[in-house]
Amino acid sequence: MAERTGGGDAAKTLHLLWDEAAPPRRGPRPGLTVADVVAAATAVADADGLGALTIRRVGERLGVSAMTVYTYVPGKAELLDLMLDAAYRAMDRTDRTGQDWRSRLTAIAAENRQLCRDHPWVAGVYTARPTLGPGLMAKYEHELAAFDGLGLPDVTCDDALSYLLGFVYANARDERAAAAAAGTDQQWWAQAGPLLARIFDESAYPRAVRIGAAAGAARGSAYDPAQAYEFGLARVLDGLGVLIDQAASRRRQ
Amino acid sequence: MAERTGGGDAAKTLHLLWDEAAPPRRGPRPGLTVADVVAAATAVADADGLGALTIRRVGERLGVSAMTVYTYVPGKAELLDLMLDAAYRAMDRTDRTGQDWRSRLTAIAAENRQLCRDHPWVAGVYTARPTLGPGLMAKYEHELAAFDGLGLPDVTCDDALSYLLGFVYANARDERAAAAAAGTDQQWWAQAGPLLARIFDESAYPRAVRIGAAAGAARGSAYDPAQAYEFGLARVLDGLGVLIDQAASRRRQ
DNA sequence: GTAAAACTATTTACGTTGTACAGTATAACG
DNA sequence: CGTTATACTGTACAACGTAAATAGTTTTAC
Repeated sequence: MAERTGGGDAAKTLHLLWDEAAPPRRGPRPGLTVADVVAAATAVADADGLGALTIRRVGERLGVSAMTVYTYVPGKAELLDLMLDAAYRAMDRTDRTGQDWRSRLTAIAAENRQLCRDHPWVAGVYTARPTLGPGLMAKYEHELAAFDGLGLPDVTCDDALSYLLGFVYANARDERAAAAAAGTDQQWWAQAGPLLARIFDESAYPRAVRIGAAAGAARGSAYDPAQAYEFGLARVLDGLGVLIDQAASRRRQ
Repeated sequence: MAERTGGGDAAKTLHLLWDEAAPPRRGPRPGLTVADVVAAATAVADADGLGALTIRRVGERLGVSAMTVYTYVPGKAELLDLMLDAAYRAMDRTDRTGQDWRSRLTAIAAENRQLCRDHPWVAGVYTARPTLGPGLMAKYEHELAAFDGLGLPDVTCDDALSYLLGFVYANARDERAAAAAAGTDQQWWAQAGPLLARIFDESAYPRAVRIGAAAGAARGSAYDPAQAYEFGLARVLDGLGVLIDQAASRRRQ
C-alpha cells in the first residue's frame, strides 16, 4: 500500500511516540515491545527497501505472526511514523557553536545525507504531516541552532532550513533511483543502442545532444548523484549567503 | 505496485515512444491506439492520483477488459513512461531568446510547476532512468536554451538545469503531500491538541517552539508550499547568479 | 478457590493489485 | 479454403493490509 505517514489516529500515534507503554495490568505478558517492532521494521526496510517492508515480513523477523504486529502498532502508517522518529532520534547532533555558518549548514546537510544513506527508505516516505515525535523535535531544535546569530527573522530560519533539507532529500531520492538503475545500465544501453541514432539527432536537438553527451562523458553515467550533491549544496549555500548578507547589511544601516 | 518507470524492455519502450505503430497486417482491427490508452491512464491519474492508477481502471475507462490494455502496452512501467513523455510533449515551449537569464529560468521553473499542477502524479513518478522519448528531448532542448550565452561550460548547464528542476519537483511533491493532509487538518489538531503541551515544551526545545510557532502563525498552517516556492526559487536563482557572475568575471580576465 | 475480565497471539478470510496463461473471435494471406 | 497473426476476454496466482473470530494466558474480584 501507500508509503504514507500520518494516516492513522493522531492521538494514538502521539502516545506511541512520546509514552513508553506501561506493562499491561492483566493478561499474558507481551513478548515484545514497540521498540522491537520498530527496530525489526527498520531492519527490513534498510535491507530491502520500502517496497519490501510488509507487516508479514516484520512479523517473520520477530518470530511472530503478521497479526501480532498489530498488537503493538495500529497500522502500517503509524509504524512508518515511529520508524522515522526513531531514525531522527539516532542522528548525530554535535554542537557546532562557534563555527562559521557555512560549516554549520554543510554539517546539517551532511547529517541528513548520512541519515538517508543509513536508511535509504527515509527519503522515500511520503510525510503528509510531520511526525511530531521526540526525534523530530530534537532534530529541528538542533538544526535551527545552526542559524543562530545570522540576523535572520525566525520565519526565515524555518524557510531556509526547509530549503536546505529539501535539497538534501531530493538528492537522496535521486541517488536511490540511480542506484536502482545502476546494475542494469550496460544491459539497457545494449538494448537501446540501435535506436539511439534517432534520439541523438543533432539537427533536431542541437543543445540536448551536445550537452547531454558532454554531461554523460564527464560523469561516466547518465547521472552522478554525488556530483549533483556537491554542485547543488554549493549553490544552496551561495543562495542563502546572499540572503544572509542582505540581512547583515540591513542591520548595519 | 511500484510507481516506477523504466522497468521493462528498453527497446520495446523506445519503439513505443518514437514509432507510431503501423496497423497490423492480419487479424482483427485494433479498437484503440496506444495514444488512447495513454490518454485514459493520464485522465485516471489526473483525477484520482497515482495510487488509483490501475490497469483495471484504465481498461474500464476505455470500455475494455483489463488484459486488453496489455495488447497496447507491455506493462505498467512502460505505460508510465509513455504518460510522462506525452505530458512533457504537451508543455509550453515559448521561445524566450532576448530576455534576461533570471526571467528565462523563472519561466522554466514555472512551466515545470504548471506541469505538476496539470498532472499532480508527475512529481510522484520514480524515474529510475530518464524516459528518452521525443517529449523529454524537446523539453531538454528547450530548457537548455535558457542557459545560452551565460558563459557556463556545457556540463555546468546540465548541472544547473538539474538543480533548478530538482527544486521545482521537490516543491511540487511537498505541495501534493500538504494538499493530501489539508482536509483533515482541523480534525488532526483536535485529536492531537491535548498532547501538544508536552511537545511544545519551551525549555526542552526553545528554538523549535519559538520558530515553529512563528512559522505556523505566519502561514496559517504547518507548511505553505506556495510560499516555500517563492522563497526557494529566489534562493536558487541567487545561487546560480553567483555562479554566473563568477563565469563572467573569469571570462573578462 | 473460582469466575470474570483483560490482554496477547493466531488463524482464517476478503478485497485489491499486476500480469501469466489459455482460449476464442476475427481478419488477411497462401 | 485453411493457415496464421492478431485482438480481446476470463480465469487464476501470489502478495498486500488488515477485519473478524478464536484461542490461550494471566490478573483481579468475589
